[in-house]
Amino acid sequence: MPRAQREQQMLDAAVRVFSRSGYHSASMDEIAEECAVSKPLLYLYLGSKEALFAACLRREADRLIDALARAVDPSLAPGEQLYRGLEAFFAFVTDHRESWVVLYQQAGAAGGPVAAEVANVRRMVIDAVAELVRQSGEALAVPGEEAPGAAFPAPRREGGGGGEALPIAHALVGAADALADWLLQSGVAESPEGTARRLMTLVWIGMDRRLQGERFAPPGAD
Amino acid sequence: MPRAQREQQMLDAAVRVFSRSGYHSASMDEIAEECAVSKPLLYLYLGSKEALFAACLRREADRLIDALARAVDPSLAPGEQLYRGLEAFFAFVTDHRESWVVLYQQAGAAGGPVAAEVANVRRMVIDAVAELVRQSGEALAVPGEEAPGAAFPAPRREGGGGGEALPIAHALVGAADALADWLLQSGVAESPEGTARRLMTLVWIGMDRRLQGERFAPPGAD
Amino acid sequence: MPRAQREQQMLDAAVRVFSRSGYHSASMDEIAEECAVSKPLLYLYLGSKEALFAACLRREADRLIDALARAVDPSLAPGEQLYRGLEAFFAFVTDHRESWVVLYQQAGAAGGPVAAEVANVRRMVIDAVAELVRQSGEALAVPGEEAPGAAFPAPRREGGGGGEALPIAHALVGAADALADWLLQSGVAESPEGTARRLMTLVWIGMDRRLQGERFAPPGAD
Amino acid sequence: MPRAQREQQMLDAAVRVFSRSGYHSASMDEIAEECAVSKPLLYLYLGSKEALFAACLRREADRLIDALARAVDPSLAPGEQLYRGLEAFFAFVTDHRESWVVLYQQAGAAGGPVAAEVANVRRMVIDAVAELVRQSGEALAVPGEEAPGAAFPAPRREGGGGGEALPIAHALVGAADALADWLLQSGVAESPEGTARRLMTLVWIGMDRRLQGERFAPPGAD
DNA sequence: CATGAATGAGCCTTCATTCAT
DNA sequence: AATGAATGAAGGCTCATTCAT
Repeated sequence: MPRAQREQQMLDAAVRVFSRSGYHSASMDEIAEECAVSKPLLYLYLGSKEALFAACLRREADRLIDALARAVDPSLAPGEQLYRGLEAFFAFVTDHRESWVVLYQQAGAAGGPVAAEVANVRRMVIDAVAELVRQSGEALAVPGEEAPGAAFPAPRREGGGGGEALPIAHALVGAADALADWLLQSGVAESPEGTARRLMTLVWIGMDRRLQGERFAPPGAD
Repeated sequence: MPRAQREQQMLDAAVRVFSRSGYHSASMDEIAEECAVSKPLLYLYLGSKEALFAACLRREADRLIDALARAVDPSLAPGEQLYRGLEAFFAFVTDHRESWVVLYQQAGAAGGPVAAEVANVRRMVIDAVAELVRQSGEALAVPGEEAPGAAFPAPRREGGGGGEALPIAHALVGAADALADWLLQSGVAESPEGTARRLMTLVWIGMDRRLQGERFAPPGAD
Repeated sequence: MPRAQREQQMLDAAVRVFSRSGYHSASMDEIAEECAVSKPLLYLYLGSKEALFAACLRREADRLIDALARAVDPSLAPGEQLYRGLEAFFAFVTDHRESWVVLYQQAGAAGGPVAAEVANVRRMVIDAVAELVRQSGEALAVPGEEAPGAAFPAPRREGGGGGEALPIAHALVGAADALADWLLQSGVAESPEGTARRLMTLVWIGMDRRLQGERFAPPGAD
Repeated sequence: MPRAQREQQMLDAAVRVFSRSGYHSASMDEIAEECAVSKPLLYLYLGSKEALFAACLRREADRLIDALARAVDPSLAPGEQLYRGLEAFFAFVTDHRESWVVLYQQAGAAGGPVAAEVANVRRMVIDAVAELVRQSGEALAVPGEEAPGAAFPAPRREGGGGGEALPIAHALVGAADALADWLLQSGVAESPEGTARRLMTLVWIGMDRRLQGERFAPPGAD
């Protein structure tokens, strides 16, 4: 069997085992047995347990990013891009439960460099979402109420402050993650479109109105 | 030294070590050394590594729940309760980084029963939030537009469906978690009130308008 | 059993096994079994296979150096010091075969730092011998024939050249090593005094005459 | 490429790797890569790691013995034969560092049969030297002082005793080995002739005078 | 002739855990 | 109450070695 194909099988088995047992509890013996291959071959091809895990994460992250990229047409309005992205995300999570478990729950368990790489992927997604949020701000803004450009100013990463789009993106992605968990763990069989629309309804309208100047004011601050 | 006090010291040390090294990488030797106690005593008082970790999680979860309970006055309006709860949550995360890291990032690393317990705590919080969301629905609802009671119907856990309040609660809690991570890891020094207001602005208005019948509609579904 | 005593037992067993099987072929299981102790204790006390081997080498080297130091009275004439040293050396080799095998045959098998340390011990011995050789030169020299001080000039390590005493010391120590091997492997039961006298007869007289100006001249150079 | 040539290339590569990494640390992968050949071919031609090492040792030992044999003219006087042999030896060591390292330093690391073979080669050299020493005894002996034939009686191997020539040969060879190491490791750039003369001066005169009846007598034995 | 693919076996190391005092 | 001493069990990793082509 050619090497490339074997490697894919190994990654398949590893994702399965890692998602089932967790990174630390999974043993290389277990993974080797899962893909019906001897341990030395596993090491020859993938290098080490950490490298194997990293390879899994990279492949699954690429798949997720691919799915998102295929779903999001940059020529669409920002709001629709967000919606399509969420839809693709919930579909991915539903169709690749194991990938998602590995990416989301086990990624933090690995040591330094690997965790950093996963964090990096997440940051890229969040930055992309933040950019959409910023553009949405311009699109939604009603001239005269607030200056469009200043609606959700572009994040200024290094400055520490970072505009309003970035925390919104974090919140949006976090909410999506939580809904994904909810979908998977509560056995609710909701369509990806339904969940995406649900989340968009919650935040999109809020963003819209917020641009009109509405704010939540705690009663005490009245 | 009385046993109760010793146990607290052990838990303190364990939380420190678990949050620093992660559940699996932390060794009982490390923890015993951190609290300047011999390993047999650690085992005598806490039973096992898993039990020790469970005890840590329980104590920190109790602290968090306490903080939330103290902040939320049930006699207030649901919206304000949500706001106060978020404020208390962000304050807790800021003031007890280590507790939060253990509760949020390391909890998933532990095996079965412990993870189940953490999931249970999280579900309790989410249920409470869901109840507030449901009450908010009643409060916000404008008679005549939609039947108040049906706005965010109470979750019917066992039934699998669960109403609309539950996913909203999941999203809200997930968003709060993500913002907490953002606060801690990006070094942004935002006040708990600020972050709480930010999040409330995003979802509260959305909830309000949604009750008026507004929905997000993807352009293609026009 | 107190730790110090156990450690000595472990070193005893390790020296036995290392001398029997060689550094690489010896397994930690074998050593643990030899001293009737579990492997974790071996690691707890000695750290690693390499560290264990290093500890063996250090202890045996110290013993050898002690034996030499006890035998050599610095107030004696250089020639007698050499003789006493050789005598003590051959006695040590005969009485501690295993120590000698580990020090002489296996020391080169270990990796970098350990081998360097052994080489260092050997260099110290050789330097001491070289100093005796140099002093012997002064003692043996007959005034008028050659300038005493120049007989075997002190080694000038850094200079690269290094005088004549240093190579003589190397040759002497190498000859002693080879005779030690001969004693041990050929089963000859010669007394340490006999072997020492044998070697002294060979080189001492040669050194003496050489100081008188005699040289070996290859016939062709006539 | 004909098999014989390939085998030589393999041995070249193996000697290089063995001298660089040591017998145990060297891996067959490393050697296969060094001679740009696949591992199965290595095994097909040389059999096993141990056999490969043995083949290396045999070839390098043959080269050394060849060099010695070419240098030593049996028709010369024994003393000159010794001198020429030493000269050839130091030249060989200087010109074939890797061969020497493998023969001298790594040979002891290999297990049973291989080590025995190396010991055998060494014994042959020592026996030849012993024979020269014995003949030298006859040549040097001054009739009337000691019976020539008894000066350094021929070794009687099986008897265990072995005469006086044998230990002298061991000492001489050991001294030569040590000087070789000294040359290689201290970076002294001495000519092979110089080192050979140095060693001959040390022992030849000693042997001469010893035959006259001189002995080293420890002062205490007076 | 030559090799990519594959493995059985074993070693070093560590960790949670427990006696005996 | 508290601990120094000790271990069973298991995991990551590597190596010499061999088919099937």
